[in-house]
Amino acid sequence: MSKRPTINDVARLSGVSKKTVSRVINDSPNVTQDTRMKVQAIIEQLDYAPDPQARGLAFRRSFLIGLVYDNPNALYISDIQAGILRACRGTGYELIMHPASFSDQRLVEDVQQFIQRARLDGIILLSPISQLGKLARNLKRQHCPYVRISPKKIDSWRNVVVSNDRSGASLMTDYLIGLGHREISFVLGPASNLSSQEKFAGFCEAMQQHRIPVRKRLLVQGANTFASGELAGSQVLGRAVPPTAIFASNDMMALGVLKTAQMMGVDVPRALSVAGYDDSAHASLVWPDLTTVNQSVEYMGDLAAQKLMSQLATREGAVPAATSRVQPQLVIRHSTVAI
Amino acid sequence: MSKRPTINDVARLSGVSKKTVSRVINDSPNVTQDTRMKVQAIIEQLDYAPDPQARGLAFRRSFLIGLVYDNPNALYISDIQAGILRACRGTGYELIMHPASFSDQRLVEDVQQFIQRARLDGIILLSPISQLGKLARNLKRQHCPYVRISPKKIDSWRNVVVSNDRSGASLMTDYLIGLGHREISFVLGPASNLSSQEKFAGFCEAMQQHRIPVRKRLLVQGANTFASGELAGSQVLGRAVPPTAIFASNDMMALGVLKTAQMMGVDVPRALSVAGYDDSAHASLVWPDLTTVNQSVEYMGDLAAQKLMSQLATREGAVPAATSRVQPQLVIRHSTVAI
DNA sequence: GCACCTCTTGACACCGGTGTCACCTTCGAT
DNA sequence: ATCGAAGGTGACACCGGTGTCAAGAGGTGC
Repeated sequence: MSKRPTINDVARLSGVSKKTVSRVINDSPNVTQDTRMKVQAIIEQLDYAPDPQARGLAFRRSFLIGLVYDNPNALYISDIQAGILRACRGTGYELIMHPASFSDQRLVEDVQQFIQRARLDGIILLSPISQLGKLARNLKRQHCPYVRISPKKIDSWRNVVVSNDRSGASLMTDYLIGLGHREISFVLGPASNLSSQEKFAGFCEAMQQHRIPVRKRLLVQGANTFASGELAGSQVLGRAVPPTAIFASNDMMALGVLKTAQMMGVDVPRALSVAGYDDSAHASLVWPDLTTVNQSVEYMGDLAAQKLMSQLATREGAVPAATSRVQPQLVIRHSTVAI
Repeated sequence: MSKRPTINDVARLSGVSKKTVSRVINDSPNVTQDTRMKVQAIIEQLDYAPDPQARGLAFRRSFLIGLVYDNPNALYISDIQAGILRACRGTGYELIMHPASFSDQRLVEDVQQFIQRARLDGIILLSPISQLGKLARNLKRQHCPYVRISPKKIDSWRNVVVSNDRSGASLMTDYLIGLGHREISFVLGPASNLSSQEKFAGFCEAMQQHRIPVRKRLLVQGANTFASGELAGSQVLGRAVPPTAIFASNDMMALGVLKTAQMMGVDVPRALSVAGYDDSAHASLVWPDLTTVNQSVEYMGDLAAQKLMSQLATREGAVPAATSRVQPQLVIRHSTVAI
């Protein structure tokens, strides 16, 4: 690669000191409009861009943010990532990915190392990693700025981006009831998960609002996996009085239910409506395509990155932003019909 | 964050100059075993790690590699990314993602900017971006090291990682023929795509080997999308004599075919076998789950990163490695049966 | 004992930016 | 006319590493 222009080249050509060029680059005040324009002209002419490494070194900032995730679902991560990248565009920040293992004993240490080695300015924690209180406490102690997406508890009401899962589940339940369903089976996600709890709460709220009892025999415990959805399906559909609708707390499980139903010869949606939650890319690739809830994961990533960057900007007297709650939306497809 | 140890701290504590510490860090020769061990002990004790920014600045390298991709399929990208990250672990290299638009007129310029701004050491181009000769030529001209994954043409037979698509398609075709299928419909990918051409070639090879004619009426043009698969399905299944098997050149189209078949009431797999290509995560989430070809995308990412890094290591008299051809494998599930 | 060579080490400049502070203008107030 | 304050600018040190080169230590051949 031919060698790039440096700040010295710009300084020489525009007849000012490199410090003044630096001022122009950083939009510092106290530069004459005249000087500023002259320098900017040279910058454009040379197609000069400051070296992020040198900048980082001098600023004592790296302009790097890390994303720590376990891999429950590639699509989820890829959406989050797309959102973060969108937010980073043009800000000078870059994203560095760090896959980690939720169950690894050395996770805290591992993340610590990651931050130190790469000299990250801040990090974003994705669910389920974001649910580890130990990790969050460690980061706080190190004064490392971080934002959590869908954590387990919203203890501090700060530095957190969540989807309003309660509202989403309630929306879906309302819709199913509106279609005439009364015997609605609900497949729960893992209890350790705030999302799962909230979704269940939303389901119950909507049922109660319509004065429909939430029957224990229609509740099944799942684990947010495809296989657990299959299992849940076979449990519920084997009953003497099967439900007319099954609402699973995520798409993976809904797809598992759908598979079981199809294997058992149950006609979806005519004999059974199936609904999911996430609007993952899978949902529209099956037949019948899945009615689900879209939680605009990409937007959550975007939001998280913005939150983090605004914290980094006001580094010192940093006032962590309040929790952002993203509003989910119903996506109606063909796996649910009126009875 | 409490301030990290610098090379000066290590130097002071171990009673040597920082240059000697630097030698130890970089495994330079000409350091006494004694000194080396003394310094290493201090490094461990302080948990010191050199600042990548400062290192990069002095080395005139950034230890960053870029991944440029368009977004045809989130799962594909996420697998590639996982492979690259795996290869990067422990090497000091970090990955920076750069989503781009294949059809954007300013793509070459955009990538150029990306490289300059981030001072990347090298980049990996993902299909379909890797298929742009213009971009590759530009990079070569700039002497920017790059590796292409699944490019359009393997012109130089260098710096390329591809899957042996011909062999994969041939494997699948053999298998279908072995099940007794003779009327096999093939859904082609976009013709501009080397992969698509190779898959078709593999299909033809296997058919010819078994002396089964490749009939024009059983070939359908697709676009690698779900929708084009649906369309292909309806075209082929509407015929007077429908095929007993449909082999689509990717999973997305196979899923589209599957959907159409199910909507038309065709019993898959009893009345129709459906096969895909990619072994994407979607493939095992539908019922019947898809027989497909696994091309170990993650491994390809790993390989590409290794290729790139070895090029970067021997920066000067760089001998680009020969093309790597990854061998795909048949994944048999329930969407195909013998007749 | 001396010249010569190799191995080990450190002083110093440098990579490409920014922070600090002192200097010089310019301008309004007295 | 004089003074002070504010605005604009540059010299210089510094961020945390590495390259260069020269100096000192230790060994060898004569």
